[in-house]
Amino acid sequence: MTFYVTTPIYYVNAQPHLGHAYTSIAADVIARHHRRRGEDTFFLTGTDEHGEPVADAARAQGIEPREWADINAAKFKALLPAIGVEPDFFIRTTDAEHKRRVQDVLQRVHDNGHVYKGIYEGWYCPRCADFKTEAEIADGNRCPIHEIELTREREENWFFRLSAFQERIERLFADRADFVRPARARNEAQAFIAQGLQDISLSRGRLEWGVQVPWDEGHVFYVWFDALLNYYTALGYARPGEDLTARYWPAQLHLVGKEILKFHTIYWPAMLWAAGLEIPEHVFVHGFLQGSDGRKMSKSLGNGLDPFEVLERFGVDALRFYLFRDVSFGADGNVGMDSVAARYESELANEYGNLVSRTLAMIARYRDGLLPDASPEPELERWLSGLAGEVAGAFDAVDLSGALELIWQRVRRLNRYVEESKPWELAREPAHSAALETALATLHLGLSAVTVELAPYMPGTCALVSAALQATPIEPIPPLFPKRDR
RNA sequence: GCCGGAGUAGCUCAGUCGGUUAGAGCAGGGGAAUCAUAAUCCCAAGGUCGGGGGUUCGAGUCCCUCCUCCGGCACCA
Repeated sequence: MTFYVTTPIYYVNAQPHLGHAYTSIAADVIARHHRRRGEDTFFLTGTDEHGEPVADAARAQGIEPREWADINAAKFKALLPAIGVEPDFFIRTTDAEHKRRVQDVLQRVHDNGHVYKGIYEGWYCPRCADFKTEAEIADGNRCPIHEIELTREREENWFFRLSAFQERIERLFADRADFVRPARARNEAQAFIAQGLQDISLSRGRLEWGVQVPWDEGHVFYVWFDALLNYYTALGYARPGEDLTARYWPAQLHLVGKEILKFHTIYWPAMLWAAGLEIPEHVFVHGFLQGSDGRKMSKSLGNGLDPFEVLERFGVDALRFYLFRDVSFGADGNVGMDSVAARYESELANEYGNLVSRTLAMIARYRDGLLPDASPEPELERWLSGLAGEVAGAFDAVDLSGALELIWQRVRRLNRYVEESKPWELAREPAHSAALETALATLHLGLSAVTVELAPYMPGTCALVSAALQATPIEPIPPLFPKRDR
């Protein structure tokens, strides 16, 4: 069984920020979970480097676009180890291997008759550097985004016959209810489809920074077509001398933010069909992390959360945990340093960290670090053994927050169990030796079960705990989540 | 402007098909315990479900409307 998961590729003009880290960590958690389930897993991320904004930014710096892309792609790549993200490959759309494969695939789209040359004449917004359809034009012949007056322009373009896929896309959404998740994202896509799909521009005539159109060398492909294809092209050259396409395509899961829903749920399947390729199984649309005031993070509002500050104060595992614990994955949610600190202290230090401490300490103290050969408490054992299956179910629904909640129910239950069984009282009476051993065995089992499921979120911490639980003799370890200044 | 989503306790969130008294966690209040990073556990308290109107025997849930926030509308997660 194979599992192929992707993040969007990040546009190199931006500086890496929390949003990029969020999606990358989510994909990494998912990849680690599936790998642990024994699936043959491939995890792809990378950078999107073509298009006019990159060319413009490079020109402003007085350097070549490629140089500008190199500088910025390196920043995105450098972010990954800092946030514990280990992809199997990092694609750059400026890779020669990618460009060649984009040309191959789109040549097939062309040869299959899904492309035509048209003169595009329409209303053009110089600020968007693009044309507007009739439906998009605001009152007074203005750009709905920039609110400036549009000008009449003509451009010769290659077009993709998206309109021809109207019915097939409608059928896709009807037949596969979970193609796009969560449901509200699917509804949004369907509402867009119902308005009627229009052909879209496939090339740019006046731009050089892109992948050349093989049948018309004066054009480059519109950057989205080049970018989307990364999910497919990467498999062809991620491992030198080996083509992984047959092994991993189609992808099981594309993770995307809600602002690029249309490209992934409508344009992308149509393009793949046009090329005669299979479409991905699922697209999961996550929400946005907002400032602690519930508004979009912005420098001017000063309501942002700096991932590097979280890393510095609380560590990488705390960041990874926090993002899926405090914000329900798939919905928008508010984040802030105060809530990071609160989660860190109450859940990581006090609940999980302390459970580890007290469990290791009691086994060391009452049984000289040797795990008693006793059966765990039966009812609790049954509930604990159900965890793996429940968590797997949540992951199959891409419910990273739900899985974490299932795990946390066990963490809380185990702390409660310590209070109920009172090992320190049992230890005073030799007659209660069997009961003590049952309690210690139950705690060991429970903590092991929880730690295994938690490992995709907090790989470093959980490796330490697993090692401590398997050591002979078992002995206390330093605090995993030491208290910090608030 | 048009399309889509969201608004539930001080905070972060659940809430299935319209059905009994709207549920958790955190913070704040009270108590117990001592294995543990003073970490834990128990109890109580905390609500005009954004505002207004409507449908219904019955609305957090369905409909209308207004307010606020988020995203899209050809390239920032």
